[in-house]
Amino acid sequence: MTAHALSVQRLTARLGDPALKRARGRPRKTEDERDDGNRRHQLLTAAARLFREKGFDATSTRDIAAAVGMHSGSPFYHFKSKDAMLLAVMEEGMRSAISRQAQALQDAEPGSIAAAGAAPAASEPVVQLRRLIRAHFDTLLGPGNDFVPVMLYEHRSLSEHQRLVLAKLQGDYEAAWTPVLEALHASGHLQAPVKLARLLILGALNWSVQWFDETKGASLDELTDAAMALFLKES
Amino acid sequence: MTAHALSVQRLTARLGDPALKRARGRPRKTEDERDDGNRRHQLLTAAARLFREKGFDATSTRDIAAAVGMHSGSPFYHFKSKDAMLLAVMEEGMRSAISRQAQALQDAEPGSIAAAGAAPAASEPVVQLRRLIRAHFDTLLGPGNDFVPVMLYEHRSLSEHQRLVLAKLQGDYEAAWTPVLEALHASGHLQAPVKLARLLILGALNWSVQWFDETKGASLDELTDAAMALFLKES
DNA sequence: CCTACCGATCGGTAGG
DNA sequence: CCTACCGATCGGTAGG
Repeated sequence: MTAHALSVQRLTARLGDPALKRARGRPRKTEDERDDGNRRHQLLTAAARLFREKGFDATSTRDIAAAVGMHSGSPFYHFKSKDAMLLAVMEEGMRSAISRQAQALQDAEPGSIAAAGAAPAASEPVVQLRRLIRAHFDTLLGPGNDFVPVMLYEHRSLSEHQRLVLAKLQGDYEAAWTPVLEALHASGHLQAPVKLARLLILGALNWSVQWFDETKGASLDELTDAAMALFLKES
Repeated sequence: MTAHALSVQRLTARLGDPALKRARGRPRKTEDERDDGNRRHQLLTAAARLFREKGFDATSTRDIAAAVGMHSGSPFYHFKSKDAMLLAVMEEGMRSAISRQAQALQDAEPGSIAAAGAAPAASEPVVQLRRLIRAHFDTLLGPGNDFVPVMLYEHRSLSEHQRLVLAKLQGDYEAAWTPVLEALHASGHLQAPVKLARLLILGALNWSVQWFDETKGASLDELTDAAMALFLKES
């Protein structure tokens, strides 16, 4: 079953389905199938999914190659080593996480609600925390978002040097939480020491990767509500 | 360096240090070195440490054998397979976690503090939660407690059948939290829905395995205080 | 619990 | 990006 599916997939990827080709009459190289950067990115996407599902060590480079219709040696045309693929997956994950986070905080900035006079000024950090949490859940649990979970759970497989590369990105990501948590601590919404609170909160969110099932149970909005209710005091 | 250290260790484990033997005049087989159950348990302890440090897939059965001074095939005299070792590590971890948890809750039960009239009756679940959290940190972060962290982070390497075996133990462990959280929810100390609160709280604690460093930073008591302050409302 | 060994798999490479 | 291949390592076993 697997062997047959793979060979069909491989042939399709290499030659294209002849019937479809003739029907559409498209030349072989104009589609993004043959685009170099695109093939590389297909490898990364497949690697992220497999690393997440089976773990880095349990995933062979042959698995990854087969998932995109390549032969066993071909991934090494795009990546120097298996380690380099892992690092690339994690870097892409962190870049998208940071981007999503910045977008979420930017949307929260305009003080239109406060200007309407409905809520106290101190509530703005509350809104910001909600956006941070919601964006984090999106990054971890959103459809096809395998990159950051790989980073969280395959950290051990990195070399010392690779860890340093990622440390800066992780530092940037976590730095965004600190001023929000400090404001909430000052206003009494948050009681625990800010540094430990950040570690515990991120842990609570990160662990959701282990138990969240999109098909049943809570939505990401419900998760966000629960986290806010759990972490924040009322005044 | 490793090769030399290993060969010395192996010889010592197999024959005993001759000088020491003569000095103490003890016969070779009376010490627990030759006890069958003890050798098995030494393997388990070494496996737990290595699985935690390097991961299950990255640890070879040869690594484990060498760590206790055995040769490559010998672990299979004690365990049917590498998988069986992993399951045994996890089962031992869960048994000790459940035992420590029960002890902690038992110590909290006598109502002597409430009987002294100093605190409201509703505070007893607060004490129980503190004991649950503190016991959990002990289980995860206490010296030599590698068994449960392995369970948390190598769950993926288990077969379906092995997961079922562990599911009962995990269920027992988590069940102890529910009545405590329900009482806290009823008294207003906990705002989030109990089921999600339990998942988020356990996640926050479990994640500490990733960042806690016993040599620097907070103590387990400080961690417990921070968690209590983070999760609980004041009334 | 050791000795000696096997089949399978893996990351990676040369050469095209 | 494929073909053909290599050295290394691994889990596990037979036979003592």
